[in-house]
Amino acid sequence: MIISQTAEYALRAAACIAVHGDSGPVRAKDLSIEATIPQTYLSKILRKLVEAELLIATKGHNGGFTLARNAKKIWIIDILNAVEPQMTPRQCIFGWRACNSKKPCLLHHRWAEVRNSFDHWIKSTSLEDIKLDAKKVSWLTNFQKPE
Amino acid sequence: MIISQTAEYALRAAACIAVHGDSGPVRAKDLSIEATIPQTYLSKILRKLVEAELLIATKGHNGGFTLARNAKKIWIIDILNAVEPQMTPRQCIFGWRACNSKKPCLLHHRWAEVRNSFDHWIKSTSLEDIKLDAKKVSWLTNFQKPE
DNA sequence: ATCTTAATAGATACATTTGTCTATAGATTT
DNA sequence: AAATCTATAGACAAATGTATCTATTAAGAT
Repeated sequence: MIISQTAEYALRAAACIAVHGDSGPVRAKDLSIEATIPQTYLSKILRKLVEAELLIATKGHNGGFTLARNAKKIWIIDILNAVEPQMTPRQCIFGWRACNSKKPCLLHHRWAEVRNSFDHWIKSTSLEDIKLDAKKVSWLTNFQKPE
Repeated sequence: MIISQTAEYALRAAACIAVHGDSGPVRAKDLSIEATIPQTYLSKILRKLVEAELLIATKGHNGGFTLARNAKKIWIIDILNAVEPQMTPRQCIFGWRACNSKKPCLLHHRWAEVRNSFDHWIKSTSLEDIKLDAKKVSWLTNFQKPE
């Protein structure tokens, strides 16, 4: 619903790295614990984020993952695109590919509002926003308490 | 992404029945063709809609499916709930169950806008809205041309 | 050089979603 | 009553998403 489990993991991992990646690379193992993501599965997701050039991986001692560029320049849509094949928020709620404003489906105009809201959100929300919010609270990411 | 394939099928089927169900029951076979949904799979989805008391099924000659109540009283959320186990639009984009306004995640407030938009949409959009839109256009549902 | 650390890669396994096949039950028409 | 129509039910199959295991590669520390 809305996004896949994998996409959710990717967001959690990216958020963690953004929040405390300034002091050096974050290890997959630590991410796995903090964000409660199965470790080996997480590694695969991180790999995708590296291939999408959102993260940089460094091996060996003191290795781990860091953001590949300024947090301001990494948007939610980048992360979703890296892990979900056909991410671009669905044009048509009925799944009709040819649906557009010229030839709309029966819910096109009504659905457009929600779609645009989501569309704008993933394009305008960055990891920097997450970092800013993290400064406002005493605890950090909270993922370790999934209850 | 956003909704499952099954949910998409359910919406398409329900829309078709709403649009031309006034003149009598709509057969699964016809729905299958018009909405391009695998027939036997569609039957299972329709069964769920019947069990959720959104549709009424009649067997035998001239049988098929009709809306169980006035189209004004069947909302998108009803259809989604019937086919998706945990439908209620995700409170937290990170999937953190304990996330709420008192103890928000790092994206809680930003995500709330989109979530509320979607939430409101599925609760306020009814099959009647689809019927009304259908009257405005010459063609009906268009699902038969999925390209 | 050797050891340790941590990412990478590939094979495999499990779960869920999606889709198919076949037989049965119930209703209408003749 | 028989034939036809259409939904229902359950077993089965395929595809995809999620998760695990193990060996390898690359880098830093000693």
